[in-house]
Amino acid sequence: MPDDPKKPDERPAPGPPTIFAFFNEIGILAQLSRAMFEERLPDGISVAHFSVLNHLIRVGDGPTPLKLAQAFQVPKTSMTNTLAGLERRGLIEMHPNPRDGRSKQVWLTDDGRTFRDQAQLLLVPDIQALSGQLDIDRITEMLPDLSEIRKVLDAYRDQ
Amino acid sequence: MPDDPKKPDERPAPGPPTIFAFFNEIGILAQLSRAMFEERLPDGISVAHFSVLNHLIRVGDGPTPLKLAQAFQVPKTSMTNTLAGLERRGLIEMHPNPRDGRSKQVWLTDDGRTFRDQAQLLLVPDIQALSGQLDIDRITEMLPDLSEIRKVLDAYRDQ
DNA sequence: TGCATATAGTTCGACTTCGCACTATATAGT
DNA sequence: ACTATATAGTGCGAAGTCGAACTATATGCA
Repeated sequence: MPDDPKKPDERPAPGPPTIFAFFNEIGILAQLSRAMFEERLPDGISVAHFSVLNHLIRVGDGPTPLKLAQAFQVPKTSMTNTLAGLERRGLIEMHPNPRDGRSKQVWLTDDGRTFRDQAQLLLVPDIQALSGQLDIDRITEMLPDLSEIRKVLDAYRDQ
Repeated sequence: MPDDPKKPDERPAPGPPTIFAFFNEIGILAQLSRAMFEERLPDGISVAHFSVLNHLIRVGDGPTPLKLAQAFQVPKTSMTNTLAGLERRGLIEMHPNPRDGRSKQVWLTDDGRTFRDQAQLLLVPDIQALSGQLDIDRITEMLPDLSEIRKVLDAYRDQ
């Protein structure tokens, strides 16, 4: 608890209010970015859907639903719902896991691959427009800090 | 919606991917912090509810629902719903705006004030635990940048 | 082996979010 | 004043979120 060597004029209780303010800002940013992306994505495709498709391409096919839930830090029931939507649209397939009768494995379909590629194109204009207005260097700097905070929060919760 | 950002340095990939990664991290953080807070808040009180109570105390009573919706960057129908919940619990009151027959004004009740104070106490242990693990200085540094990004996003959308 | 316990996934239900369409009121242009 | 348009708020409905309880399978331990 080091004293702030700055202006002694006001004592805004450095810690807690800052943390509140921080998470408040985070919440609003998540809100705005989600709305922006979903406005561009095809009807009925949420950021959750799109993110899972991306993850499957980046990280590779075949994870279990639980693995996905952990990767995205959402409850497994939420992931069940997201995957059901993707499967209903034929963008993924789920097969029983040959190594564990309790679990399944998630695979992209060919439709899923092409769908994801096309969806990503729809986001390019927004991303480019934003690139011009945002300080990319600053964002690059913040990224490790943010993921550090994420890890702290993740470790902090019980389940 | 993130992938593990892995090791510190690994071909940072310039503009767009950074922006994607940034919003991914933001999304997860919002997710985790919301879950953490709502676990502690009294039953049936969401972060949205709590935030509105806080806002009314910080900024002062009497804003219109639309002002609140803009302050939190949510659609006005969402704010209608949040306010309805608070009013149902007797934590706020809504009166017609004498200056504009179309709108209303939102006021905290005494119950709302004491409720908010007590709810805040429930969060103190979490906040304190986090204070010990987070780099408050870093967070303080990031805050202005985050709100800058928020403004860019806000200006970017049409409506 | 047999049984207690843990784990993967789903179903169900309560709740939230938010776009669309609607009503009521205000304001601007003529 | 009159009409067109803009604005504040709400009702409704589709979709998403997620905790609790459930089923099916796996694993640890005696």
